[in-house]
Amino acid sequence: MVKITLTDNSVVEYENGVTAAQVASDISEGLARNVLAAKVDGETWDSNRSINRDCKLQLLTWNDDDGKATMWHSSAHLMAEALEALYPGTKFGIGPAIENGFYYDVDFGDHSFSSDDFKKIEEKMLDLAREKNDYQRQDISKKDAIDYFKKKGDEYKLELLEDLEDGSITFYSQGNFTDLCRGPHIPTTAAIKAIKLLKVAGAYWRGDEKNKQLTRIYGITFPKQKELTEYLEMLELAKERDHRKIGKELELFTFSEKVGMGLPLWLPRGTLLRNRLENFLRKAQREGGYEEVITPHIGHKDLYVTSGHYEKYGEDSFRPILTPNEGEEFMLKPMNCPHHCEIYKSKPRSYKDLPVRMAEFGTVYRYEQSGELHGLIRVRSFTVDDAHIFCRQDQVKEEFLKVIDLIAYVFKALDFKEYTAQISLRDSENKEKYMGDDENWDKAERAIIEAAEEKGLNTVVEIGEAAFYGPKLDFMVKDAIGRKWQLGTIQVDYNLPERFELEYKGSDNKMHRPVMIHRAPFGSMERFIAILIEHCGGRFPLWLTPDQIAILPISDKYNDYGNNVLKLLNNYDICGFVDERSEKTGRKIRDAEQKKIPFMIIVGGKEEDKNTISVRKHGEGDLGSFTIDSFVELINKELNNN
RNA sequence: GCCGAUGUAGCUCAGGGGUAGAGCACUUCCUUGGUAAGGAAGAGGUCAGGGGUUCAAUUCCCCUCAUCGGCUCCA
Repeated sequence: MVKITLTDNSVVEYENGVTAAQVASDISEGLARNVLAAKVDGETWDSNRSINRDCKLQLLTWNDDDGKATMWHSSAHLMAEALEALYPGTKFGIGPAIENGFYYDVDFGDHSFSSDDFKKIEEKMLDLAREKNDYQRQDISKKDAIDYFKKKGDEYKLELLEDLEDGSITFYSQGNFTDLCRGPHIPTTAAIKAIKLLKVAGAYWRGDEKNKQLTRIYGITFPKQKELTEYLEMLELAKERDHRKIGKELELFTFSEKVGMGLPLWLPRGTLLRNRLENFLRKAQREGGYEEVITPHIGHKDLYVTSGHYEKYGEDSFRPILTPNEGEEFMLKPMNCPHHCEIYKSKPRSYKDLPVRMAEFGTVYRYEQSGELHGLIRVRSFTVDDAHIFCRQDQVKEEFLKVIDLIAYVFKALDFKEYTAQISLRDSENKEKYMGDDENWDKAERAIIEAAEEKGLNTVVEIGEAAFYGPKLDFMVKDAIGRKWQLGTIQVDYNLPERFELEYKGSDNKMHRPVMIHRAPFGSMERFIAILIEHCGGRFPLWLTPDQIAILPISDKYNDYGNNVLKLLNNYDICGFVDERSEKTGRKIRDAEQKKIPFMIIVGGKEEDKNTISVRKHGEGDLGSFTIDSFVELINKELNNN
């Protein structure tokens, strides 16, 4: 007999060899139908695998992330079966489940594959799914496994087998397809009811550029057609929010082939938005004791040799610029920190001066390969809301607390409600990989963990994810449609102070090395604004919107009055424009609505006579008549809601 | 950089071996209006660039460039 503890902590007894499926059918028929897999003591299992020990059992359905992952993994196998049927001789790499669906890396040999082939494969997959074939697990010896794939001529699977231990190798089969696979899988292909292949891409075997490039086919499946339709609608929604589309529509930024790819040109409205964001942070930083500095866009190559960036990231920087006469080499700056280190060194520092918090909206240039550029998210020139805090080791925690506060403040102001903090520590097994002495690392890591705890952050700790120069804390935000983005970052650095020989005089009258903390709440202005655009779908918070109001005179006769109103509102820092076109009011309203302008102010004879304005709110409609003062009050109320 | 797709008017897109089309935007004129498109006329293109096949290429082929989706990388 085995004792099985269910998720509600009830314990049920079964014969040895019972399966999760049987347990489910004893609970309810409906549950039994929906079980895709099970978790046995935290490990995902096939629902039809025999249980021979006391354990905790969790039944997984489509409502569980692990249930979805299991189905998608099984879907990858189903796709492989379809591919093998349609393109005999296809060789298979790996085919895992991913966050939204699955992919399979395959080698079609000479066949060149494109998305035109999707339909055929989807249909084949549906046919195969309707066969209701079971996924069957089979233990196999390493030798037999090797023989199988030798016979099949699949060198990728053979390579994977090399790393596996005899005795722990399993095959999974469904229909006519057998694959090397750890599992688990859903019980039968019948659960897969809706199938969509999404994209095709090249992917290097084992992610290594030196290896052969395989064809990666992405897809997603659902137990109901309706869910697929909803998913596709969600993708459309995301497309509507694409910052490149909205950036064009709202005239925020543009790119020009002539200027160069990946080099954004900020249009007046985008510049307004960006300046508002920068000024918002400037103000918060001033209050937080930061001092702003400005450094040049190029720096001597030796600066980056000293910092180590040249050696480590030289390939990812633009080539040095030579001066014609002196033959000096300058680099477009890929980082602000070396410049800031030199500012630190510009005068002797005492322990009483620390921390020194040096901020700069510093534009940097990095050589990103052409294929990686993406709107404002991946560019070759971008501005970091950079700051470097030079402090004593005993101040690290305090500074972390302050930076966490600053970042939380920024996120709140921009309506990013959900975020988590990832703490990246070093791998204590491989200490030689890291710069800085043991004691300081321990202190810094403890300081970060404690700071995050004290601030009640929702944290994940990642061992071995620290940079070689220090531990870090990264903030991941969730946007309005559930996508996750890495934004702010705080990083401790023991490397640069050493390389630049930064010092301060301690209370003991001896020289000491400061600790450096890099931090950027936004990361880069470009990337952040892109994410912000997608987060709010172009409907920015009122305080950020380039045009907060559009003044719409009923006819040309009232343009003057409209302009007077604009001037009055400008006095209250309310910005916008007068739509002086000879268009009807309906038209002007429509255009202003489409530009997502928060408030429309309609002025005509009635308003001019009574010295009032008519206000219409974006997305809501007519708010009625206001005096300038009462409208300013309304705006202020809106602003304070944040 | 690599794999795949795409490139036609300022924008969104249709078309197709016989030198190009729509809607919106733009210009001019008419209209002077009250809460999501007033009307008319006009102007706009070396069909991304270069080469090839052809009597003829924007259309077919090759190369280059850019864009999009991925891979890889991310101080």
